[in-house]
Amino acid sequence: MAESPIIVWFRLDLRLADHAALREAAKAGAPLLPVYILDDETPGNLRMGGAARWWLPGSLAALDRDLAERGGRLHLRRGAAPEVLPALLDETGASAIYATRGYEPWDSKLEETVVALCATRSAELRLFPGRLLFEPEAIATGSGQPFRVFAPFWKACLAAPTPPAPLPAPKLGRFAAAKSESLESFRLLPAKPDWAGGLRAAWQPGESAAQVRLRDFITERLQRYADDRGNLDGEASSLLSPYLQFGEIGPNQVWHAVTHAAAGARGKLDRGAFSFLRELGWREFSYHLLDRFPAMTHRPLKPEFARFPWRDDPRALEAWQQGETGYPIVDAAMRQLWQTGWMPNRARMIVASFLVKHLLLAWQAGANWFLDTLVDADLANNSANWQWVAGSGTDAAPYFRIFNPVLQGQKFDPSGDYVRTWVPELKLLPAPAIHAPWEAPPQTLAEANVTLGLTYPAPIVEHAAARARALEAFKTIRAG
DNA sequence: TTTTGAGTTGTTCGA
DNA sequence: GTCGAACAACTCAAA
Repeated sequence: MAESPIIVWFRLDLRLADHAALREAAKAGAPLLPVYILDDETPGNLRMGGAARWWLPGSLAALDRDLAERGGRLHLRRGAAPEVLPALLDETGASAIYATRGYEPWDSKLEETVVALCATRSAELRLFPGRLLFEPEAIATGSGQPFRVFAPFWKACLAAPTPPAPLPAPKLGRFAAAKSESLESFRLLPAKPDWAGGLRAAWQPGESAAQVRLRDFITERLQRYADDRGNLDGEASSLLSPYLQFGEIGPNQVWHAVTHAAAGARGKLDRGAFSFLRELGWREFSYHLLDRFPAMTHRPLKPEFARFPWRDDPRALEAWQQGETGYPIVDAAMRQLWQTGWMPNRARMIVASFLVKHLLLAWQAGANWFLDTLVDADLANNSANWQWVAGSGTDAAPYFRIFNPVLQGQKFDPSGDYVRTWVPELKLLPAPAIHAPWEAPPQTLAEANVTLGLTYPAPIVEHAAARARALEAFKTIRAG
């Protein structure tokens, strides 16, 4: 009689190293059955966006290869997890499901359902941490409440027990086998039209690629991170966000690699490492908030924002999405997003501020676009950061902080090369003119083959007027 | 309970 | 050209 296998249910943890569920399953000694379920069907479960659906098959293929090297394979199934998992238990006689805990709003109910379904089959679901440095319930204020302000939250994290040292990939001995669907049958990749060329050129999904990125970042850019991270050329970024989102690298691995590399005298971190870990802290904070306030994905955390007079303007939204606003820095960023599925943090702030404050369009519209177009689309980060920009978060940007897209361009893309890369119709414009072509002398425009309104849009809104309009709008929701 | 200090990332205006 | 103040109070977290 065949021995009961253990199902290792891979979710947003597509790696072998530092994977507590996999390690514990391996330790248990039973044959392992690694499974990934493409779940577009569990009610309330947000469907993965387009760019993430491009990333996913590369990641699954990489995991499958890594398992194959150890004699196993990744089994693929499609459907609602609460239906697929019990079917798998019945099919294979598995005694347990081991998985990494999820933190999206639907996960706790999903996990409870699976626990109950397991119980009726004398099996168990065992959940392990792995996606966060600190479990949401481990960090609380003195009175046991969730933090709503980042600084004290992060202070509490740093005072908490250090995240556990990452575990190497476990030795995997025996595997069980079951039917698997093919990756192609998931139909995740765009076919007609194939818009993913830019993504293919920019990214290589998978655990080993994530490790290469991490090493490269630590040796080349970590030290300068505090000073360079605002630069729009992307040269300062770690580029780890999609790998973190899919769990191809775990935050504990990043934390320990960074602290190890950067520990100076008496273990004090240098500025670069400190400021980078703080960014991981923002990711933690977003999950902390989402765990307590699951409605923040669509509803403002500050209730008065429910009556904010957002405009309804589909054409303006489309201009923003397509990178046709007439503000070069905004358009460059939006086109980079469309082509590569990613943009640097500074660019995200600029375009988000523009959508919310210059166009007065609801942050949810921007958040939805980001979820669909970012390869690193992360529900917690996305919701928290859009609310931060809109001013509807608890610890949000003040309403009068309205980015001037021209000044932001001049400050963070002084050479204009970022704009030239992504808005090629402006590439002949010299640096002083490139962030505000409508102010350039006619001769300069003519020499650069730029005709506003023809080869490149005239600004969709005028900055000073838009700014005044935003301040007025924000006034209406203040104090009653 | 009350008080106190502090809070990611900016811009504009006027001296 | 540079620099400080205004923008607007409010809420959070801890003492």
